[in-house]
Amino acid sequence: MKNRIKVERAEKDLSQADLAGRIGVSRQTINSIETGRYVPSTILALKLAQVFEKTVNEIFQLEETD
Amino acid sequence: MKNRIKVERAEKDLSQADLAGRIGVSRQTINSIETGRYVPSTILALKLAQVFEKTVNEIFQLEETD
DNA sequence: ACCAAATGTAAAACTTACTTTACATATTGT
DNA sequence: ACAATATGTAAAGTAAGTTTTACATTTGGT
Repeated sequence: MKNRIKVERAEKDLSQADLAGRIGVSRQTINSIETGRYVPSTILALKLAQVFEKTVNEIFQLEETD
Repeated sequence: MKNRIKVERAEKDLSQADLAGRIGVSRQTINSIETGRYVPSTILALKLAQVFEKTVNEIFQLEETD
């Protein structure tokens, strides 16, 4: 699964720590999702989408391997 | 988190087992998500949305407690 | 009423998300 | 060049998702 978190963060000028604080997770959680080390829960995806004012589908996309 | 899986399933006339088969998970996984026993991964949410031809946000919605 | 299919749960085992702590590297401003 | 902030990653621990097996209950058709 791909994601556009890094780009969305840049557009809102948020650091990983800022973003983590906003949605109540650790900075490492954001970093790990961003770098594809793990797949977030749907609750987390919805919260990220909420912060970025986008849909989950705009931020996360399936890949062949999923 | 609320979800509309039961309704979407009804609209497509799919049993829990049918749906499970389509996205490659067990029937219990579908049942557990549907009855709110647990929150699916974002990959699973995207696959469900794909089957229902809707966005993840149309199928899953945050609640206050999330 | 009977049978088949669908649904709700539950326990054990396994896998993966997430936290905390910690450190190393990179980037940016002055 | 220096200091501060941001990012990448790793290990250990805890919490949670998912599978498999199994059984009970409900629903629908005839």
